[in-house]
Amino acid sequence: MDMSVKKTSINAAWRGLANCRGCGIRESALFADLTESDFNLIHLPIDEMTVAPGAALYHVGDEPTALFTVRGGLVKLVQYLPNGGQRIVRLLRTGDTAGLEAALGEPYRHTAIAIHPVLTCRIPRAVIQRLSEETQHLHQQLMRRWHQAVERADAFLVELGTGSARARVARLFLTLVDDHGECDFFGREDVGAVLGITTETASRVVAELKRQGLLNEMRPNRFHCNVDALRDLADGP
Amino acid sequence: MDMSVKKTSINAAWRGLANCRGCGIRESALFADLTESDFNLIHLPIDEMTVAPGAALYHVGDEPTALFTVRGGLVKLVQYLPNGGQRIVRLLRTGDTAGLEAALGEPYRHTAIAIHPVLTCRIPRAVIQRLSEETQHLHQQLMRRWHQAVERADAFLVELGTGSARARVARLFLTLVDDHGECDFFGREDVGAVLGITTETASRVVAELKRQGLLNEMRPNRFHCNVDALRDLADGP
DNA sequence: CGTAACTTTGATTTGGGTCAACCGCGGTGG
DNA sequence: CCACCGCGGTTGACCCAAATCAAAGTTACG
Repeated sequence: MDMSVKKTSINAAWRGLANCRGCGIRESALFADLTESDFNLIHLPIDEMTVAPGAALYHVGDEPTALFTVRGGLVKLVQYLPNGGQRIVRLLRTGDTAGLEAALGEPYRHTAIAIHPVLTCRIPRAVIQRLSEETQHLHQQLMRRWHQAVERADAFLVELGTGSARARVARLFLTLVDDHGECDFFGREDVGAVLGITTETASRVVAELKRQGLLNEMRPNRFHCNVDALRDLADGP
Repeated sequence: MDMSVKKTSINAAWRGLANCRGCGIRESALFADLTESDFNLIHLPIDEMTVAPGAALYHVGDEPTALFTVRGGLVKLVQYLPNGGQRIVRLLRTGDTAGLEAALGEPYRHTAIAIHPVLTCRIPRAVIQRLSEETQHLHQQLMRRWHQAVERADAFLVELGTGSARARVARLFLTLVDDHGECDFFGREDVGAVLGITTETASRVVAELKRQGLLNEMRPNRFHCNVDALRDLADGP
């Protein structure tokens, strides 16, 4: 297990104030079904920002001042083990929410780090609390988010923490593919931390799947996947 | 992996209508800080019931008509794998809530089965929805419950899904001990399903810990634990 | 008292961990 | 421009913890 803890400093580029009304991912985002009048209640700035791979949205222990909706890219939530190792407990993608606990004023339970370049909206805690008191809509949405978080956590445990290394890797790919059977992948060390296996095993398995033609690496870490074959692997052995 | 799916029929004894105002676990229960006037909004029955070991509070796929607060005993939430096996994704104890998703009208995501004799309050979905619209208190509580569920899920992944079998078993005992260093334990098959190891390995490890004197079996599945020694095991190898 | 369910133990196999070397590539500085 | 790193990925050799297969205690109970 990797003992080194890379403390990456925050390195986000400010993209300007968000225009939630016109947000491209409105349906899947936190503010999905807010009404026009609801928006008028917001007068704290919601910042839109990009986060480079390796940079953090927030760290465990930071003041929980905001939560983040992921508008694009891939974010890992990591927890550090007493022995210094680390484990990735969830992956967040477009439409997901990071740092929900901030809405309750609870301390961040993870460190959130971008794996792919991330576009995110930073929503101050105060905005959430204000809105969640004023509107049923937002309340519902918040609960749904929480529900989603639990489901994801369980899925992580069951899908990615059970079975052989091959099966786990297969399932990981299946959670990442788009409808064209393609997906962006990431470093073997992170793969290991997600699946609870070593970097070497992760590498070996991915390499072998490539050799067997189940995966086709178009360009570095961009794969075309044989979805059906992966599904067999995922359930079978 | 165990392929057999034991469909246990519901076998709960009705204990009568609950008196929430005088509930012994008010502080830790869902209705913690409801006011007197809040209680007047409830006119659907909250049933208090006991559930025998092996019996289910609810099954995946049941109509999500109620959620359950655990007032005593131990409940396992299990998910079934595509290959027929099963994995326990969480353990619930006094003060915890099972079937939260019912509050959102979402289908149950697990089957909830009593491991030890359980005393529980069954709260109809309608009560939750009614109250959650009317009172801030309950809303807050619900969110906290959800937050708690996520934390538990993550802890399960990190603490019980990482490290050697010995370390996992040690951590499991540590999550179960009371302040006197004692705890009620349960069947090796369930231990395996919690920790992601086989029944045999679970048995071997527990047996060895007994031999080494870290565990002292007072009566069947009632243990006195050497907490410090277990903590060493939990972090170390 | 017999049978079923559960635990423990043994023998054997194996998947994946560990340790170490090597490859390929993008940077960097002489 | 090219030699030198350094980092991420891959591969090999070896070893061990846990899975698997099998059987013998234990306990509970009709």
